[in-house]
Amino acid sequence: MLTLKLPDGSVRQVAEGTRPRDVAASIGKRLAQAAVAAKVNDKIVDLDSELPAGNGETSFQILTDKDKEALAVLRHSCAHIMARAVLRLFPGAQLAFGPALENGFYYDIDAPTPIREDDFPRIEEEMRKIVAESEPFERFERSVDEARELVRDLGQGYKVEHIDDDLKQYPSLSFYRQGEFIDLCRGPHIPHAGKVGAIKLLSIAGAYWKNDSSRRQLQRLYGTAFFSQKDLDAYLHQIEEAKKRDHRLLGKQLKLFTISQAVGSGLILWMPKGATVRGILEGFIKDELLKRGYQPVYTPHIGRLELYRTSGHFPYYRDAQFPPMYFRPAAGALDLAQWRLSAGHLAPEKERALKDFMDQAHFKVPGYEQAKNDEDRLEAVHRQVIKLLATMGIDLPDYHKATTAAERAKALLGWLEQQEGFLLKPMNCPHHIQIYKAEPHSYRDLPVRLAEFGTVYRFEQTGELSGMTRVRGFTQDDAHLFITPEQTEAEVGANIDLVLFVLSSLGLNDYRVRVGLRDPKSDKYVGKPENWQKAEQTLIDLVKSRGMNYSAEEGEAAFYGPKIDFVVRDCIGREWQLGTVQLDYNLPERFDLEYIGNDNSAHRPVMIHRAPFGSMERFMGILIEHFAGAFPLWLAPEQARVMPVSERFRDYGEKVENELKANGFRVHGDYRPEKIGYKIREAQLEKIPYMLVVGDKEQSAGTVSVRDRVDGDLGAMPLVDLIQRLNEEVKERRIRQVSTASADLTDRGAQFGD
RNA sequence: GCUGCUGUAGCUCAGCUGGUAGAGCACCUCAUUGGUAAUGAGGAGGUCUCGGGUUCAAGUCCCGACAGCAGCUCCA
Repeated sequence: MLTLKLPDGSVRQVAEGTRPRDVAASIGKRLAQAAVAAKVNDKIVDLDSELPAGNGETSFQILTDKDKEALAVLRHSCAHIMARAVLRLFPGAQLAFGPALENGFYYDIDAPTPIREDDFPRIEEEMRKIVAESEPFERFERSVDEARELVRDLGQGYKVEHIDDDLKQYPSLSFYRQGEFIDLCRGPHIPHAGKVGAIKLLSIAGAYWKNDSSRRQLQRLYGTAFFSQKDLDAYLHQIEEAKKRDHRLLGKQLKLFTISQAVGSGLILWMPKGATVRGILEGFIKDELLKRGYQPVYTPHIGRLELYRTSGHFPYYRDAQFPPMYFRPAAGALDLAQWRLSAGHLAPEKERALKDFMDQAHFKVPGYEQAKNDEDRLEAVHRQVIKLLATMGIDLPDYHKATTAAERAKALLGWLEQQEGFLLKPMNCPHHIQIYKAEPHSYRDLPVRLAEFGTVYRFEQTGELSGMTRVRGFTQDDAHLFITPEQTEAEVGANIDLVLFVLSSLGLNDYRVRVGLRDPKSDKYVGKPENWQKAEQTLIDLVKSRGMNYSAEEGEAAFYGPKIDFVVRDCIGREWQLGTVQLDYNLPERFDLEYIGNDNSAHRPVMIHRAPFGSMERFMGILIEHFAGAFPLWLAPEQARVMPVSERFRDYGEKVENELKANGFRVHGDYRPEKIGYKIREAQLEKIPYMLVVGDKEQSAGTVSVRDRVDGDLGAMPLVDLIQRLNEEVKERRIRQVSTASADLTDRGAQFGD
């Protein structure tokens, strides 16, 4: 016998091997009808699965359409239904993975003729037919060999590959059959297709097989499903509402920022209103930093290449940077050729691009076309560079003395490395490090905390650019801390607290904390494993000791050290890293940083990189969506607008305006010959916190009629009262309105995978 | 970078199966001097993203570039 503990606390005895379906039936007919799946010891299972033998109590719950977990099961089943429909309409389509998402599902499909959005209506129609037939989902199991044979017979090559790659070690694999459709799948599933109330295909996009960009790209069909049409409609409505908060839309409407193609993609132009908000945010954090022992610094936007070779950024992130600036054209050409060709895997189109470039630069390379491989091509380039240098009166004796291709390359690259060249800075740290190095340090000086709003440039891939959240030029509220190893815990802790303070000051409470750890299987990380071990443990201990919810994620560390990231979602559910605190044992090593300890000998400091906002651009983008453009009073670019009911009261209006300005508020007057309703409508749409209506009554009483953006007409009050009210609201940085709903189409938190 | 979709006035969009462009809002002018989300009338504004091609004729069809959007990959 098995003892089941039900959600209401009651206990029930059933025989081993009983199915949840039977338990539901024994509880009540309506429950049995409503049942979608069951949760047994916190594991979600099919209604038809046999309850496991167990000692002690087994927690047991029937899931119905009221439960969120049941919706995930439904959506996973819908992924199957969609695949089945696609197979009917696109015979020969190959299936990859089809999980449920937080708000829907997808299936990765490789169809012989590509699926287009125009096909959605007939796919949906086919899905509705399948739903109407209400066929059951039936589970069965096979050994690995039988399973491989089965998926091969089904013509599903990706599934064969998946079994061979990842599933071989399991004793048996499960399948689900629904009518003619059979799919390798872990489950669980809804009992039959009739449970589906509403489905909708949403979009189609490319996705790589096993998330590997070197592998085949498949088509990912996104959809969503609900138990009822009403829920689907509500969800679609919510998406529409969320999209109205998009910072790209509001940024344009409220004249906060713009992007001009004349300047370039991914380069933000802050318009006066956006710049005002940014300036206030910068002032806010500057004050906070001074309180916390930071020292301001300023550093240039470019630095010598050598600096970034030393830091490792130039070689490591080569293809994500704006091209280096060399004084000698030959150096630029050699550099480009070297980089492209020595990467070793030059795709034909990239090689063509390289050739085009050299052609445009009138950089003809004899022998290049005839060369058989990259080494020969590189050598041909080197020969040409030597000739070019000779014409400029530059001679490289080492090159001519060299007897092998490798020696010649070395001589030339040696020359290249000596060439004066500059890089738009992709990071502020090397500059701050030079400030640290400008004077000797005693352990008594540490921590040294150098802060700068440092603008950096990174050449992000075109497909990544997005409004203010992913850009090619951005300003970090950056600082670098140089500390003794013993200070690590205290300083990282203080920075976590600073980030938390900043986020809470803005009412940004909907974030998650990610502790980025190295991926032990990867070789991209530098530094000693024992340093990593220690650093990772320190970070985890710190977030734990603060009782923060966090997820430790392997492979999310920076190449030089582990980090803590604060991640928020935008209005369509995409995640963005804002604040970050990163530990670094690498750069102090590379730049040979020192401090003198109390033993009078030199020691290596540890560095902390941190940016509570992340970047001003991304933070602003997220903030626009967070407030739906309605900034709280302390941040609002225009805090109040004076509007006389007619031109006759312009003088009094100006008096009010000037009085408020004298008290430090950002105020404008709307003295156009428009009706008051029109002025209010406009100010309301511009999300101005306070509208100050003045007319005859106000003028004679020395008051203003206050209309609040949130609460509407507050009636008349003396000007001094208004000033006091505004002062308080600003001083407390009061937040009265935020928007949190996000329409999430993209969550990666798959709960069930095939 | 990859896959797909999109690109018409400052903004939001219309423009049927090819026959040299249209609306609303915004803007400008004039009248109106008003009481809490749109006063009325008039006017100006476009190399239909750019470059090729097909055609007697291209905003419309084809090819390419660029840019934007969604997703994937990347993200110091």
